[in-house]
Amino acid sequence: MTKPSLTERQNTAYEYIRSYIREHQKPPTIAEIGTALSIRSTNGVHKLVVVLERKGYITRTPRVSRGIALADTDDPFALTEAPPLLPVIGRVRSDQPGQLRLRPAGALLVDPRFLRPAQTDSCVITVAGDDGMQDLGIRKGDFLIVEETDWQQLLNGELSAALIGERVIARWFDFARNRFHLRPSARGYTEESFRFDSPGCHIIGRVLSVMRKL
Amino acid sequence: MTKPSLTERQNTAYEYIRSYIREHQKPPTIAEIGTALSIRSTNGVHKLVVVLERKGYITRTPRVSRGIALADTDDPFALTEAPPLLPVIGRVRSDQPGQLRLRPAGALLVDPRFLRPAQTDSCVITVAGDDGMQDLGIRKGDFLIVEETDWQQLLNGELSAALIGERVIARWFDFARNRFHLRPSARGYTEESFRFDSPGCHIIGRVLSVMRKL
DNA sequence: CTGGAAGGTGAATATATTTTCACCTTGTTC
DNA sequence: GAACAAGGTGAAAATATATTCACCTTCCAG
Repeated sequence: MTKPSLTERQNTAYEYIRSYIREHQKPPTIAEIGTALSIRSTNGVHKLVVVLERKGYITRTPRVSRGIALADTDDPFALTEAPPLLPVIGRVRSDQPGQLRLRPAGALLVDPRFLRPAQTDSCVITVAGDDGMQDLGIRKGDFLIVEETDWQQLLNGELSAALIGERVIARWFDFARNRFHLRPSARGYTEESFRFDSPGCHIIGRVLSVMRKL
Repeated sequence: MTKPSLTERQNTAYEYIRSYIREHQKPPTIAEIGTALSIRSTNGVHKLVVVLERKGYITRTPRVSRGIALADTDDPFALTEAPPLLPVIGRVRSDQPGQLRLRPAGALLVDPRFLRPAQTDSCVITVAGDDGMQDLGIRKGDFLIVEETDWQQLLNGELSAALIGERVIARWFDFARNRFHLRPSARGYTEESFRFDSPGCHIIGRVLSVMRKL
């Protein structure tokens, strides 16, 4: 499964091809690669791409112009689709959950794989409001990628994001006897519970990923 | 702002171009469009695409093969710059730091703000190999966005990513008396130190961000 | 030291691809 | 009916692009 490693030169060519495709929405010609890498003879480039193909980094269609394609099947290379740009939830009160997406504090680009298996449209980003899940590696200020769902669709034991007052917290979710039980993992935090229809608590959804800028 | 409407034939051509790009990751040639629409003369196709360009649905680069691109400016996600796509470092040994970028295990799309203040070109992604920085919220398996730098440019006390053997770890960096001191934050891990030129330890750079798929 | 791999140069050759020219057909408009 | 746009046919011309050949250089392992 692991591909043979590339030489420095081969890697330069490979990265150029990648960036070219991203920028131009189509693969480069042999000559264009040559210009970029200062190779005067198309044959020099030809040899490089032949190796890249043999090593499994690209595929080629014989004799067709711009016949290079990236081999990375699961490359985030969905250039046919716009990359996911998720709204970062701003200040919202738990008794007005409808406001969630209406006043975004911004938006962040996210690799689609951090969303899976959810769909782009159902995801939002929130900011963790406390250290209650510190043991899980989630800290106050972290960005949480959350799949918006009804609380009915959450399974007991899943990691949820909840809006309590004006604060978003990550907690283990448990539902029993008409109440949410939000269980922290860190010492110094205690479990909180709310009636399922309490205006003080709105379950936003399921936490899929965490991102942090240091 | 609204584009002139298309005739039925023009629309067929336009939709074919769109679907071709989606499927092949590159634009079709004139002849390919002709085959798809049962037009025997490339000139017939040529006239269609000229009109599509004049009406603003596509753009073309004269005389270049597959020189058609979709004009889609009304894409709400249109980005002026291609978003950073960073290589994920694969298995590399610390005594061969030159191999770092040569065997990418893949690539991830990252919001440019998670890179700042570094430049895209100087950043790579590594996978944390242990829990030695658990207290900082970094756990084994986390993706670390690392600005590649010489160890000379790291300040004492900065968070660094180091390649020890074949494992990448995050540690507080300290340099004193010709040795790196790599200080963990978690109980159960001990400080390690290496001579600055030890083949057993290569400093990759400065950790800027952390991402985790749960 | 020798042979092979990686990477090149330059030039020739073979296709692929776009562009252009002359002319045709069908429907619409005035 | 004349004038015109949209859409075609076929062939030729002009480029763009990929492939191949002969030969060169550097580096490295046996």
